[in-house]
Amino acid sequence: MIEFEHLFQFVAFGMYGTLSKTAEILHVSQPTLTRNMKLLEKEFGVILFARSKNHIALNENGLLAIKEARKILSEIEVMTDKVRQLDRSRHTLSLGSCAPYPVMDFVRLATELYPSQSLTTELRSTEPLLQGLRDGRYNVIILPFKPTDSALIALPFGKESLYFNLPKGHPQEKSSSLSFSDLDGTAMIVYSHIGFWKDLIKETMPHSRFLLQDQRDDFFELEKASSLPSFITDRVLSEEPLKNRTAVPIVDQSAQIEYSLVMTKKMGQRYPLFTKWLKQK
Amino acid sequence: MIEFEHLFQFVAFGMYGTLSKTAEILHVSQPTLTRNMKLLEKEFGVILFARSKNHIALNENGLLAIKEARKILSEIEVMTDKVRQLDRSRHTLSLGSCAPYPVMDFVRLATELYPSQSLTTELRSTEPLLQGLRDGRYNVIILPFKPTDSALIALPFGKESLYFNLPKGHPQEKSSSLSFSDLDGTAMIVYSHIGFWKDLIKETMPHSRFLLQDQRDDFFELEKASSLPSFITDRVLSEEPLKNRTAVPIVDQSAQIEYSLVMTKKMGQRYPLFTKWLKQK
DNA sequence: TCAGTTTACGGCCCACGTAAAAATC
DNA sequence: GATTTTTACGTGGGCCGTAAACTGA
Repeated sequence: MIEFEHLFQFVAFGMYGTLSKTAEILHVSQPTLTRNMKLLEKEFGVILFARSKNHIALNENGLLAIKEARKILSEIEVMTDKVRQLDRSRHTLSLGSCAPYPVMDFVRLATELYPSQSLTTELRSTEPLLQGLRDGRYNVIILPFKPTDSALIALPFGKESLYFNLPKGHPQEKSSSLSFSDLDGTAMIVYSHIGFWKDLIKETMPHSRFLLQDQRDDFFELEKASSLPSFITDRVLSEEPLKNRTAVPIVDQSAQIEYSLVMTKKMGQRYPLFTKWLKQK
Repeated sequence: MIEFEHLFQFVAFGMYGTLSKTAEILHVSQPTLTRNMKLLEKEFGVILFARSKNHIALNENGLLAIKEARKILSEIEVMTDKVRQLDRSRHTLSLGSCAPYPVMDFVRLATELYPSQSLTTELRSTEPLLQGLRDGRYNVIILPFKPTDSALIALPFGKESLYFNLPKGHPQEKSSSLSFSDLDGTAMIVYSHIGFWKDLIKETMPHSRFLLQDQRDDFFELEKASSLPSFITDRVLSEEPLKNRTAVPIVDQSAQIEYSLVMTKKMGQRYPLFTKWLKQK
């Protein structure tokens, strides 16, 4: 029976041309290679080399064999990669979320319920999330609404409400509440990585310009220095104090988000604890 | 590095379901399989089995791995087959001939000049011979004429002349020579495996019916018993005496054959001794 | 109790490396 | 003499099988 080791050494010989060079590079002794190449010939049942007393080279058979052996070796690579990748995916819980705060909740929950699983998370808008759930890219997604598709499992996953975050001296600073339309048309500063919120405000405030800031720290600097209004949510407010700004709630219904943890029924079976835990709560 | 042996045992386990059954069939001990399957998991870097204390089965990874392993094993089969086939072709001299007698000459010559080569011979008519020479099916062919294609090497390879072989009491028995036309229209008995001769007589004696006989012995019996004329050539006449018949030479030019040994220039290089030997003769 | 898997252990084989020979440049 | 392949040979690791423990049906 053919030994992969021998095939590997054979292919290496094909690259380096002499047994001694090959032996050196593979960290085995020369005689070992001599022996193994002879064994390989036995395994093939065919002479693969043209030998003279102190020279050895591939013959016609050897040339074909080495071409084929290369194929086999690369296919073995492919095989192991596939299996390893499957294994990884089996141990990885892949979350797609529409917003950053539910991700944190989910991470906390998942590490508690499935501590042996790895976790990957991505922030996407709702369309690619649903698509990704269907094609297996995500095991679980978090949406800012309850999907109607009855083939999916949807569990309530917390609420979040949007506020205007107004700088000192802003005309509406003292308002107890505002509507999107009240500030529609005003330029605002916005942190980029807020998931579906960006889609929401673009839709509800079509006349405003949004100055997007990619870098988290830069955004906070800007928020401190600028006199432009920004956004904030109750989730943020509950965790850290406001710096030099006033948060005014937005009354519109669309600013009151109820998140859903969504997965396929198949995933519901694979990860039953989510359903169990979220229902008893 | 993955061991071919382990893959093989793994696939076998996939067929037989239990390690003990597999061990029995592969003629190794159970513990050996336990060990080797664990080694295989190490080689993959992935758990392939779902184990309980006295039961073992493939897990999801294992199912994929076994599918892929099967592929690899069959590709190794393909690889070795290819190489072996190439090797065989390298040691085989394949002759296509238009007639049986030159084959004997060629066999004598080839075994003398290239004693280590295997030899395969086929009898075909000229068209498939030329086609087969081009596509590599034959290394060498023998034609009843000298081909015009200058890309081919053609060497004189002996002569053979056709005779009528007339039964006792046949009207033309005493003729010193005849032409095809003299007997055209007569029914004749013909041995099937005479290569291009069959084409020749059908063409030159379009009005005759030829009773073909497949079996060599049956043909000779028939020739002895029948009163129908048959054919014979000088090559046969020189080797064995006539039985109860008279051979009358056919004067037509087309009955005087000069054979050519034909090969491509490439084959001329691979088998230089044919050219050398036939030219010096 | 039986069938199956795993662990423990001892012996043997063989595959490796060292050393040296042979050959070619 | 330098380089390369091959042969010879002794040794150690590892691989196998036997025996036994463990488990669940």
